[in-house]
Amino acid sequence: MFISAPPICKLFVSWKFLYFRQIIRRMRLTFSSKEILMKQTVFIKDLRNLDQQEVTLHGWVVGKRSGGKIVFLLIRDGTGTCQCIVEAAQKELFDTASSLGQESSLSITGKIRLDSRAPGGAEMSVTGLQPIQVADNFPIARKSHGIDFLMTHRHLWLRSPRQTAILRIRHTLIRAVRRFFDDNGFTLIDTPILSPGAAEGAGTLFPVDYFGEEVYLAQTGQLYLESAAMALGKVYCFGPTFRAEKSKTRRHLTEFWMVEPEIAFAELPDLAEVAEAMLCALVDSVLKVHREDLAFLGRDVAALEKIKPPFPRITYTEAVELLHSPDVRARIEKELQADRERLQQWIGELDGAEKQRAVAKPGWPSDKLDQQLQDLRERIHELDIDIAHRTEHLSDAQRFEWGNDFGGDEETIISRHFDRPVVVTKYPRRVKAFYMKVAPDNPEVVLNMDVLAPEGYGEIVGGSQREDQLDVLLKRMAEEGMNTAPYEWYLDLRRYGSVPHGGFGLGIERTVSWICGLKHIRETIPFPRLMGRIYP
RNA sequence: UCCGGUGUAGCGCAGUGGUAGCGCAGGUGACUGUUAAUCACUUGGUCGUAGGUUCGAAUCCUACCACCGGAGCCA
Repeated sequence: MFISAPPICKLFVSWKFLYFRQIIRRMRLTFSSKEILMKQTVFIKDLRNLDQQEVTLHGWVVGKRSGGKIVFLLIRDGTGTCQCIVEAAQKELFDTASSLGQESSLSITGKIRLDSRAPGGAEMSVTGLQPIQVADNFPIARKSHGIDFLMTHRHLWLRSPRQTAILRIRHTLIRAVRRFFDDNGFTLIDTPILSPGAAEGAGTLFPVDYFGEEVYLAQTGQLYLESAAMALGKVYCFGPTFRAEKSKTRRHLTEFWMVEPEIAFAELPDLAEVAEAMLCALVDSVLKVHREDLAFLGRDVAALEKIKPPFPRITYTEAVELLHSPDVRARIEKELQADRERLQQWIGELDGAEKQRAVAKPGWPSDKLDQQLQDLRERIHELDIDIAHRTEHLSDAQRFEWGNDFGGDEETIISRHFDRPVVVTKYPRRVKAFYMKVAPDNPEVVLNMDVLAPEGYGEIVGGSQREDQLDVLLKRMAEEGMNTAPYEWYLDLRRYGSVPHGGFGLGIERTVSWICGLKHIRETIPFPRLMGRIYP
């Protein structure tokens, strides 16, 4: 038929074909092709629009409740959860449904019905059930677990609603980071992960055998980025970073992700401005999409809504004065006093609850009491330790001497003084890296900045204007006792068209931790790498 | 590396020198609307390991191991 068709028709067909192909291509390019590659067509997140329709879901069993002649299966598919109902009248279905353990995988078919009694508002009356794999004794129950157990079962722990909420927020945050730089004229530069030895602070790097030579996993892309900035003006890199420090704290990972912009013709105030705009954009984009997830995590959203420019900017010297100030001391002592009273009150409550428990009969009321007791004990223990730490921190802060670097305690005290991130600039030269530009008006300090997140989350951004004068840079390297030979390429940047420039690094996981309001950084990355933990 | 804490059933925890306990999970049964369902019954333990003190140790002492939190360092 095509062969016999008139030429004009052939032309039309091929034109149409080309047009269609173009649409498909465009869809792929913009990622707007919704789930185009999957067999699955119906997702739980869309069920509210499918009232009275028969659909098939593919997913996993979250939980099961039975009520005599009725079974409720709670199913999740990665987009949400749906309650599915099987009644005893359908004997075979009923028996199959009753036999499914937590996290069994299945395809399930039924009619969707909007119902206020169902979690999520829509439920399914099951007409067909195809188990894919029946799971038994899933290790993670829908009750409390200790952190060691959860960490060894991280691959399964990821399925819990709390973890998926965090991972979704992490995803949005990373997208927002890329979008911010892409939309502001930055070019993405991928810097190497294997780097030659003799870098600064070599003790903190992971050694790797490179054909018999010892090289290291990168702890920053910065030096390479500087050369790219001389080529493209505004650049950034985004990738994993490795630190072999033996830090066992809630703020440290040995492998984490960092985004680093580097800008030619930029000075310190420009960098602060970029960091400020970036952080606002990040918080904004998370608030836009993840109200529900943040609420689920128990995050105080009001605190995030305060993240608007301008951020306070203080110098290191002013920060030290802040640490010594009687105002700060008074504020912290007041907080401590309030917490001590809270602790006493809780201990009183615990005492009362224990007495109640002693005379309680077995059964439901005493279960509740047990729960309360455990809860109280845990809270008391945590607050007790916290108070002890803060008391120590306070006296340390008061004795802090100009010239030292801030530790976690000092950062906490400074950041708690403000309700939005604070930019601290111009640290003492001798505690900072060789590449930071010495302040023209005071050679004792460098043109660097740290951004401290509020609510005690500490440093999330660290950066500086770089030393762009060859002679000063060489002097600094000599001061640090560095061998210049491995850095000849870096020094070349100061020989051929050197310009003022600078950049900073943003730690993704610390930012996720702050935005989600988490107690520990280990929940911000799918498989955290911590000192002494590499499984799974 | 240093300081502090914890280790009791598959999981979460109580138990301060005198017979090993509670909740959840697992098993059996009851219940037609549950929301971490509920109720009854039930299986399950070399109390981290090794020594010591004692008539007697989960409990006291010593050493070691594992984990957690913090310091230093950093994002």
